[in-house]
Amino acid sequence: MSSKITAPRGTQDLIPPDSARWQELEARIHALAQRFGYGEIRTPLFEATELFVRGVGETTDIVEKEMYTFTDKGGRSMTLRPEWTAPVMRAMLEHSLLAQGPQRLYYIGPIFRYERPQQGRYRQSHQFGVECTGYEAPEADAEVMSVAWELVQSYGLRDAALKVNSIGDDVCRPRYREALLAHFRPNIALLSSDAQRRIERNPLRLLDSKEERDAPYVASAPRIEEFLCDACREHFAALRADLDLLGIAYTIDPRIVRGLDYYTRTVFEIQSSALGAQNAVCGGGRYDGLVRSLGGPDTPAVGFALGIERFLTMVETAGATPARKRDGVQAIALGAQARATLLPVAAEIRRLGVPAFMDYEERKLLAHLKIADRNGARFALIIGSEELTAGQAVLRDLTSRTDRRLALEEPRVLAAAVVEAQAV
RNA sequence: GUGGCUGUAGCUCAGCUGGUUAGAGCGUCGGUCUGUGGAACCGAAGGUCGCGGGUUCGUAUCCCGUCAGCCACCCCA
Repeated sequence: MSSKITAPRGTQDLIPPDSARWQELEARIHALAQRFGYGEIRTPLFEATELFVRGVGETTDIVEKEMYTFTDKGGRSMTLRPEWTAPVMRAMLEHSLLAQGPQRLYYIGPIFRYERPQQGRYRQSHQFGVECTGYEAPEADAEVMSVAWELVQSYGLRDAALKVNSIGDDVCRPRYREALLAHFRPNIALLSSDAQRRIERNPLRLLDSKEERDAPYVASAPRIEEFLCDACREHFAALRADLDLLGIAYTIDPRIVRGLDYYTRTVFEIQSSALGAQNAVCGGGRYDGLVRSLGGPDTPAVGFALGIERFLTMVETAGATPARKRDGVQAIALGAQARATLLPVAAEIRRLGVPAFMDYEERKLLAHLKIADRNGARFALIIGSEELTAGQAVLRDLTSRTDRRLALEEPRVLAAAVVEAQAV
């Protein structure tokens, strides 16, 4: 056992039937994003480390201790992508997309963070996300939330809740920050050790504290809406109006602050109680300053990232997985001659776009039928010695248990007859 | 990085305070069964009891370490 090589910690293999659930979700995501006019972007799995240091923020946990960083043979520091937004913005700059007006892109793929695994958290996980650039208008914020919300709705996930907040911009956030410091500092000795650490680092995160002893101070803390500048206040009000127009149910939650440095104004999460402590399945917001910090032009942008693993956990908890329906034809040959007859027929059936399965062992009919069940086949095409002498094949509907006979003809003709019969 | 719980067959688990050849269900394979199946019955295969060390006459069982899984903190999707 000790010599057996296993998947690295915090990673997992995806095998049937789970892989089918992923494919189904991915198909929905592609269709959904494209319905909103988003085009897919794929970027390298690794990037220059500097991109994340500048894009995500030097003092974030992601950059400080969670990145898979290595030196390549050319002596360059490279990092496995820990999030998608910075690479997407880098690519947009590199291909001058931002100079061509507003852009809508979506992505789906793995990210890597060196963390201790637990419920809903892995070292390799997968995210679907969108980035909408070039619009300062709050309609863009609402649109992005709408994409995520539509996905949740399409699975009928009643447990999901959309929480939104505004954390201000360069003008008003520093003022709020000062107010928070003034509020917490006098009581610093009474706060939890975590809270004491956060005060200097990111006072906004204090609002998110789960510690019992911090609760009274959090409750009495000044609220961000009293500090928003006029522009931010108007933006937030307009966003709320837009969400109402779109019929999207949301709640305002002042504790949504988000951990990445680049967020401005709008932040939001979609939460679910099905997820344990990691209750956010989707997180996003506006990041008007990011492109500039990467050396690009001032560009407003808004987007989100949604965790595929967490989303699928929600789907599973809600029991929203539709039952697999029977499809395809099990080609059952009894004997070598029958097998030679059926092999090209199965091939032709597949060419006509219908799944065809075949088992190559010498088995009894009943054993073959069991295999057909396991494969989820809807029909069995049976040829044994009787059929060979009679010049017929039996096509059995596995659901209704009825037989019909088809003339044994050229593979192409027989396959066409099978496909026609099963199409009904 | 910190803390708690758990590692026995492909899966889910039993195995009480250490005592002869480690069990069950499901699954797999075969048989009853050359012909309307998903079942039933019978049988078989499948285990260095995560790994390493220690204690002991003797350890799946006790102790230490290590790795992994789960959960929580931190943080985030």
